Amino acid sequence: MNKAATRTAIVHAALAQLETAGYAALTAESVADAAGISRRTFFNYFPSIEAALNEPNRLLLENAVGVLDELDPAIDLLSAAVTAVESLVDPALLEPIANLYLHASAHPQMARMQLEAWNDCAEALTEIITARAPHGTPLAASVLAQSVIGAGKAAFAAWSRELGESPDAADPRRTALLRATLAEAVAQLRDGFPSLQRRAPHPRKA
Amino acid sequence: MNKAATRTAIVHAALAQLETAGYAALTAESVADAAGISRRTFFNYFPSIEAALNEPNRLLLENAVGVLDELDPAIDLLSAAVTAVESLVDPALLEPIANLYLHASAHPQMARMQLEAWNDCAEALTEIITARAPHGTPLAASVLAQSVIGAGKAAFAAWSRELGESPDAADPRRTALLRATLAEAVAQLRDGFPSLQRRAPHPRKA
DNA sequence: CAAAAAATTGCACGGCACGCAAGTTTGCAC
DNA sequence: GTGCAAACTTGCGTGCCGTGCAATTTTTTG
Repeated sequence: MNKAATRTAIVHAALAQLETAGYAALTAESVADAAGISRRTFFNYFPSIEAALNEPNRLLLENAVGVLDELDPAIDLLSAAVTAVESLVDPALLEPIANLYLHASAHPQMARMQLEAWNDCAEALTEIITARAPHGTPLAASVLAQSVIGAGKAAFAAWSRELGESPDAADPRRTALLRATLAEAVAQLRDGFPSLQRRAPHPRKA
Repeated sequence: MNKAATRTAIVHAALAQLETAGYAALTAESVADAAGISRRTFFNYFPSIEAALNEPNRLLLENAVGVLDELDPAIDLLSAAVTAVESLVDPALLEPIANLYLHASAHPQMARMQLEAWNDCAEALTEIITARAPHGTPLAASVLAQSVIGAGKAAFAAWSRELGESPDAADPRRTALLRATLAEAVAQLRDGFPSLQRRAPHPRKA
């Protein structure tokens, strides 16, 4: 009911304040004020500022896993993962996440929250894989899940590396590039590492 | 000089207190007292209790990456990774880490610190891979690094799942099993996922 | 409308993390 | 040894965190 609205109000207030006042200015009290609730109530919704900021991240990953879970179990998992990533079409969703990722490098607490989100996602993925392939060992399922999630993380890292010189936050191509990099990373995993150490059955044609 | 000794004294004090008094009893003051320093000095060495507890973890991962970096660049990376994992021979090093991992599930802060350690390790590994294969893209190097690290994480997860019913902390086979699982996970990655979704050379009929 | 259930709020408390400035130790040259 | 500088430690103060608790307000329901 109204709780969802309050929750998003908190998140928006936090993100807005991050843009205007910077990370250092974020306190539970100021965010709560901006969201129109008391400090104490803030802590009823989130255990920390970082958790509130991380909410978009959490939701997107949850959503991606959900999409993947719905796909036909017959297609192989890595192809399904590519599809799931490509379903993240809405730049409006990806944009705050991209932004936050760039902030995180300077703020360990934030970075750790994001790692936790990825990890939760990996656990969910492990369950899905286990359900799809009851013949495999739990270890194998977990390794595969971690690899897929790892590809996602690698994409963020490569993307922010590539951004480097152009910190133009307003450029809409920025999030487009991120989405492309994500898809490329998972595809890379699916196709092996021809340019690196892995033996590839067929080098893919550019 | 003496700083290293103080540092390890803090870590040992923290680990000891965790065993005797439990996680909830850990405060910066009590740990500092046990280590024979002031509370303020504790924070000169570590930014938090969790960081102190995580130190063995951090060191082992750092060490593993170092070992891998020393190996002959000619052998493929995943085989080298197996070797690096197998070099973690000393149960005395692995034991506190195993212990800590089991504690972490109940303590998000601790779990996040461990994730951060894995992540730092992945970044170091990315650099190594990039140095070894200058032909590959940075993205491919990062994906591969994350996969290797992911295998490590998967091993811990599978190990703790398998442990489940036998929480006998005194059993020395516990850490032996962990080491075996780690090696198995990386080997799994090296050899592909025949039992799961990955295409094998001879595809079985669906 | 009244009772019950759920949500919000203020208060208080112990602890965290760190800046700062005053001690204390250590190393080194003479 | 003496003196001195650099490095390390310590106490103090401060603002904020995260949560238990009980009181209050809001919402739901019969």
